[in-house]
Amino acid sequence: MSKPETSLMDRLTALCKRRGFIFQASEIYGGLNGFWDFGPLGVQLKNNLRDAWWHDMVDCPPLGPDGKPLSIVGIDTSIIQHPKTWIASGHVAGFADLMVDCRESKKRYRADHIKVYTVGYSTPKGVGAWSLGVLEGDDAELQVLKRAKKLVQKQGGGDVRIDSSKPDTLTDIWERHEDIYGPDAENPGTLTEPRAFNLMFHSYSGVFQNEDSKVYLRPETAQGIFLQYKNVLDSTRVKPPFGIAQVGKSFRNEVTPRNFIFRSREFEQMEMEFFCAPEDGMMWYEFWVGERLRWWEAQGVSKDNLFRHVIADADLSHYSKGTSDIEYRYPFTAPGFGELEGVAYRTDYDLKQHQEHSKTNLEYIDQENNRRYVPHVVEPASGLTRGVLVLLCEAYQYDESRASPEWLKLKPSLAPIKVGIFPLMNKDGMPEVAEKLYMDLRRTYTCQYDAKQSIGKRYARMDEAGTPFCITIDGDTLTNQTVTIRNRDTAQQEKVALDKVRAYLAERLSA
RNA sequence: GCGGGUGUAGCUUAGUGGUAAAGCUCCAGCCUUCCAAGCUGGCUAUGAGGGUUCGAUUCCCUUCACCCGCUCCA
Repeated sequence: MSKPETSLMDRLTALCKRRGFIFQASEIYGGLNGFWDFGPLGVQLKNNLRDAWWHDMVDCPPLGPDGKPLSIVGIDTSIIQHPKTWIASGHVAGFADLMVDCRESKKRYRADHIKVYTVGYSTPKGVGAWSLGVLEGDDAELQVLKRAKKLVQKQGGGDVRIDSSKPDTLTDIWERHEDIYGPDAENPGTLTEPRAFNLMFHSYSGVFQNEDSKVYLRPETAQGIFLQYKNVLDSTRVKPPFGIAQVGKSFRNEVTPRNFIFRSREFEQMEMEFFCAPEDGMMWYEFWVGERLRWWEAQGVSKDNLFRHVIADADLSHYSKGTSDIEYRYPFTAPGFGELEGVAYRTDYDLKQHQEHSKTNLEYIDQENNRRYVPHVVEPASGLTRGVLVLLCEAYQYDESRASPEWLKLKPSLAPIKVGIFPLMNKDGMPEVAEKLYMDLRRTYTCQYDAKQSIGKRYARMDEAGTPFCITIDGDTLTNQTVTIRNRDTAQQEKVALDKVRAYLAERLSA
């Protein structure tokens, strides 16, 4: 396997465009940062991955530790929910803060965390005052003096003293920004204007656009599940432990969309919230981490490229008692890993927040044990968009010895096209037989009929699409009723009787 | 958001202050008995906007997108 000059991601991106997996959104207008469209093959692949997840999560969930199937139901909630949802979840408050960037140190600060001290100095060259910005903290004054002394040294020595009895907050005295030193800057005036960095998209519901009608596009699908948890409980006869699963679009105003579809501003999530008794939280957390790792392997992702990243206690969100990221070795993170799915033990934080903000009791009444509690939640939240990227990265093969050096080794059940059907030649009755076979197989499998150009080109096209099997109707079909089935992975061909084709495919294409 | 880089056809590349070139892909037809074969023909490009100029793909400015590093990733 020789390696071409261009990077793997560049080649994969080019293949995705060439074959219709993924296009840049609004390409004819120059593109739009952070948005991508799925083409005909891409949407098939994405739907196949989504359906596999739904099947293994909702229709046929894994067995629990007791050997009995888990109880998980589906839901599909609105992208736009009551604005209070995001106040309760913490998404509004956490991102309302104004931020400033420092052009010199390249650091970003919360504007209200920068305290500005006025420091008078007297040196042989003269007297004056500096406005020194420093991050608020116990030793802020100490830091200010230290930096002032440094500045004085540069001017040949002298005295400094803090003039301000109380420091100003940067946001209050922003008009003086040209004189202000950033916390890590050696020159004044390097801070950018304070800006809000809310990661949520917003819009207005109704014709009047004002603060009262402001709504948000969900930054995660999870909250919709929490909001309907009680309705599901009351209408479905489920009881803890049970799960609610959802697949859908989410939106985040990412600061830096990057790496193809890895970090985009509109993306799709597959999330499941698993509700359980408080004392069982950690057990289910471990259960789901193992289960989800196993699942990704079952989709054809090699074990070596998957990694469980246990979030250190110090880095955990305030509401989480344990979080593990399931990471994948993407070409752009290699030899390191990047997130694919997060499994978080969120405790009862979300339900309690919504209980408080909505003033609705969200307790579960456990009549068997005569107690009531707000369930704890374990959340396996995975990126469907990222999943597609992982499948593509994992499937991409480069082999100079093949007629089509680039090909996709997708798991057959996930491949966008399952079977290519070709008449070897466009005459002698072959197209008629091929079309008949196509009309039969397409009822069961996603098939593509192709009679154009040489047989080699047709195989090559199917290789790039990741189609696992190609069936060719040849001269023998007309005399012996056999077809040639060509295997994508081995490029080997075998003769199969026409009436055995369905059985052949069924055996190899079942999940 | 900061810094650096890159933008010519679907892809890979050429070229020029004066009609934008080629190979592969793709499409049509012919041919063709299994891996991008051959023949003929065809479609398609200077990211966008502005400026300088008689004339800009080329020079200048702005903007957009993509790539790399930083930052961010609740």
